Amino acid sequence: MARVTIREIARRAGVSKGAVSYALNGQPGVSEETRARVLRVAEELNWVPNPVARQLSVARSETFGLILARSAQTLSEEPFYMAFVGGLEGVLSERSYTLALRTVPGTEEELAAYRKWAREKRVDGVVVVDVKAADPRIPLLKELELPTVLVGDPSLADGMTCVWTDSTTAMGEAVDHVAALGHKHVARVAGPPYHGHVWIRDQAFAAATRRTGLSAEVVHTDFSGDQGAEATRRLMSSGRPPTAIIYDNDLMAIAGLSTLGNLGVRCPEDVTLIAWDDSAFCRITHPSLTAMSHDVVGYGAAVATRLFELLEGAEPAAHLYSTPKLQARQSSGPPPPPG
Amino acid sequence: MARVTIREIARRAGVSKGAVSYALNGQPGVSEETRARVLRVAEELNWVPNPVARQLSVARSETFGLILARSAQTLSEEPFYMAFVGGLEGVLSERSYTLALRTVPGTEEELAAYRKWAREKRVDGVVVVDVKAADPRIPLLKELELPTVLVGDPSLADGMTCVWTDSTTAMGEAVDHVAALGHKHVARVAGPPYHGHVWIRDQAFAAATRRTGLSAEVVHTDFSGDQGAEATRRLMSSGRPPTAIIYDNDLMAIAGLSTLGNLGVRCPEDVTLIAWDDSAFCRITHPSLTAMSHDVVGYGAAVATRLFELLEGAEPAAHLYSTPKLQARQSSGPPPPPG
DNA sequence: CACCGCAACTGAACCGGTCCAGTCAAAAGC
DNA sequence: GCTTTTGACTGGACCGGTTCAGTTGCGGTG
Repeated sequence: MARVTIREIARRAGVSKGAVSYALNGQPGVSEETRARVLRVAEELNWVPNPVARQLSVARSETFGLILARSAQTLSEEPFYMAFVGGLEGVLSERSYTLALRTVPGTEEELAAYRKWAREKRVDGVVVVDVKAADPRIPLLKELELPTVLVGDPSLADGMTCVWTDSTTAMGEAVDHVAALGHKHVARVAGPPYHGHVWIRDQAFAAATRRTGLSAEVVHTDFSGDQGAEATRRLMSSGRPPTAIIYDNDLMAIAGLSTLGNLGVRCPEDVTLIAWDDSAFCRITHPSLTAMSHDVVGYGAAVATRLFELLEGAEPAAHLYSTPKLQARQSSGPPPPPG
Repeated sequence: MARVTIREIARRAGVSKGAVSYALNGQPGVSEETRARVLRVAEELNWVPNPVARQLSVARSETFGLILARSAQTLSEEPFYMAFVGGLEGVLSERSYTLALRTVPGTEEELAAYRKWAREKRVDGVVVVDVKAADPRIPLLKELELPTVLVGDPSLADGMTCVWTDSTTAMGEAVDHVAALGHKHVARVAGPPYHGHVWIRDQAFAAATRRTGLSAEVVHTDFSGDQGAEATRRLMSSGRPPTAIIYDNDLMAIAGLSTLGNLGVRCPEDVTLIAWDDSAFCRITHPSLTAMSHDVVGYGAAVATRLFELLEGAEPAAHLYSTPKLQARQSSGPPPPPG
């Protein structure tokens, strides 16, 4: 594998390095004839561009960064992330971009990593997930002038480009579903309240239950299966257990479903469960889980596309990706008859 | 954020660019006094190295590559991958290396991606997962002279460096477990037979059941939840259903467990289930799943470490990472009384 | 026929580091 | 006291592209 450079191509095609560069990049400044010749020589020599050399002159890294501030263990349990990453990557690879993936233990490390990336010019832009209220990453990324797409609600984005799913409408649909089935008392097992989208769903849940006249309660967790199970146990063991539970992710719903067995509570006869995200796990449990469904892979792809647009000069904007739709399965049904 | 280069440092410290480079890299050729001065100036100016420029001269990319030849959807369902990636990344980031992650639809694309990476010098080394028998990636990577760590059994590695877990011993332990519980007829729901580690477990399963005198059967699937459920259904509906099933991953075990409910089969009273990998899902199902447990995050970290060693000149070698240990939970128990 | 404009192309600077071949003065050796 | 060695440092080539300021040749114009 001898390395072949544009200098060699220039020599063989009998033109200068500059002309070769123009020819290969489809830029004006060379005749069609010369361009064809250069391309032929490049082809013959089996030339491929050296991205590092290009990066040095154009000051671009052709890399997008994504930092996940959760442990590898947690990430592996949340089907959302891998699907999202896969969606991102699909779009990046079409343009020969690379995804730089980092996992960090906490926010401090995440901020430090952005600083480092910006200073070293290692990434052309970043994708930020799990946006919180008054998120410290937002001012930092503005200061660093790092092109950014936030994955979260416009109300949290402080004017930065964001891509979001309409949790409010979706939560309305979920609550309408249980109300239509005849439930009177519904609980929500939520993630941590400082997560922006959790807070938004809290609001939406409150509004929707008020609107439909349901009595409602909310338990906050850390999104883990363990806490999802624990929350379910507490809810179902209380004096007046809910007849329907809406979870903030799939993992907690699955954990909750499993817990019911231990408590002697049946699903859906005694309690209706609704998951959120609708990964494959919702289909394979028994009973299968009703879920608020959206295309996470597509979500990742949409985010990547917006980041490219941003680099190409698009103005910051909020983009609605989709509204999760109710996917009714076996875990939802009418409430048990009173008494 | 004005860009500060070593030229600027050189100017201010009153030395040449070359001296600055020596000073900053801890190389001989400058006095301690000068080195200290240069470091102070660099500190003051808040200098950070430009990795792209360094890469261009040293012809290193400081990036490792990982290609996953499965759909984003599948990856999101397999907790193994995200945990493994997290483990890899932890070690890489300690050394300021980047992980380039690609997902491709099939082997052809994977081979093409390695070719591209090698030609463009985009990665310093690669990690190869899901090694198959007579894997076409092995000769290619040898030809490309791309430092490689295979995640798989030495018998598949053809002399390349590999890191493996001892499935054979683990399978023996799993079979011993069901034998000790008194089972006579055990089934294995396996992945696709062309996967190297599936084939090895097939062999180990055959040997262990022969040794313990159990009657055995094997069903091959594509590792998906759907096929895991389908296989379970077929097994349990047959004339002589097994009283224990050992699955090749967690996903199929969970799917299998869920299917039992539909069939009116109880776990563990009627059938014992054993999963493989032991992600968090095994703990949250009901009943919780007995599983062959190993530390996937640590596995990823070990692989990354070996790849660094390889770059530093280590000879190719096979490294045993660990042997999955049985983690007994509620899903395993004695077989139902005969009749 | 002198002049202009333009397409086609050249040569060199540049991106920000690394690293090699020298230079030079002080220390060591004879 | 004169040569040799050594340590500290300089200058510049180099990595492989991009890009810009010029140069050249040619057809068109008044």
